[in-house]
Amino acid sequence: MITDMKHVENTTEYLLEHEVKPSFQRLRIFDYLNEKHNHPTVDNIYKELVNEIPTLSKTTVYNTLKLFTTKGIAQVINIEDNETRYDSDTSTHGHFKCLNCNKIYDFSLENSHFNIPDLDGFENKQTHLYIKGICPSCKNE
Amino acid sequence: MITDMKHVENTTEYLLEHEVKPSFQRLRIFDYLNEKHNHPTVDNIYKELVNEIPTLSKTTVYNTLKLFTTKGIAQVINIEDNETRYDSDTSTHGHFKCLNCNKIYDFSLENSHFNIPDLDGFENKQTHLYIKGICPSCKNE
DNA sequence: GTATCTGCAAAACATTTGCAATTCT
DNA sequence: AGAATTGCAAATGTTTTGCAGATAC
Repeated sequence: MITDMKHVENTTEYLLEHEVKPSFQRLRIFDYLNEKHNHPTVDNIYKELVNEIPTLSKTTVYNTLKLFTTKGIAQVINIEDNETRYDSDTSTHGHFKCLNCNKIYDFSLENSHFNIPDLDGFENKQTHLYIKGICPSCKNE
Repeated sequence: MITDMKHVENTTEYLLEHEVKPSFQRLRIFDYLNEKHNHPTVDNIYKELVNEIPTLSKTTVYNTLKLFTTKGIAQVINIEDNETRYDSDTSTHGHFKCLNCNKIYDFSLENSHFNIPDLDGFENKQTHLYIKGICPSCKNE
């Protein structure tokens, strides 16, 4: 991984702080994002969690992720057009997708000189930087 | 508009140079992208062009855009997760979407200090920068 | 007991696929 | 005629919606 993850320690408190009632399903979905930070799709989350929550429905996963993004504790990643992915790290950071192994890496934007040119009068509320290419592991094969 | 568009003058020649046989439908679809450069969805293109080409099908629009992206004369814009948009300007440039009026603006990345940090060993093949916020027109209302 | 949350089933969209008809040379 | 292109209809996949039952306070 290129950069350190923001990691939430107490999920229940964190949800409450962001006006999200910590139901069992919501806690497990947030924990999944927070612990694996693997940028999963709805289907990834559902398939993994249905093992431990057999009654789970995809509708709940959709509802929960929409709630999380609305409350600002998750962000959408649109690095590929046929799959919506999610990230519980809501800080501004970049995503690198390897075109060979499809793995998604995070990287910090803090140390980069990231100046938006000629944006006078444009108010920047969200920055999404996606880079695609070949990762070091795949390069060395 | 924040930056100047790349504008193709002779569409037929341009398609031939990129190994795309210039059928009537392909010419009209490319011209639409090139003249309006309004980052349309498949549905936008279809609804507009079906007026002048009554037999046009969405399948053809899909086929054509896939061909264009494969041949490198159009690029996909994933600034929003529920809609795939297209741009005939394949140069690396940023996109700004106004959260109020939904208009998408282009901006140049050439004058910015755009240094990807800690990307040693990562080979950058495509850069996509999306910024969302409020545009000047909407701010002044 | 009332609000909220969950999850099923159906609906709504977006995109892809198979194939037959059309067009171009 | 032969090859490529187009377009219809059906299939697939993803996300949303309506509503009824379950859960929480």
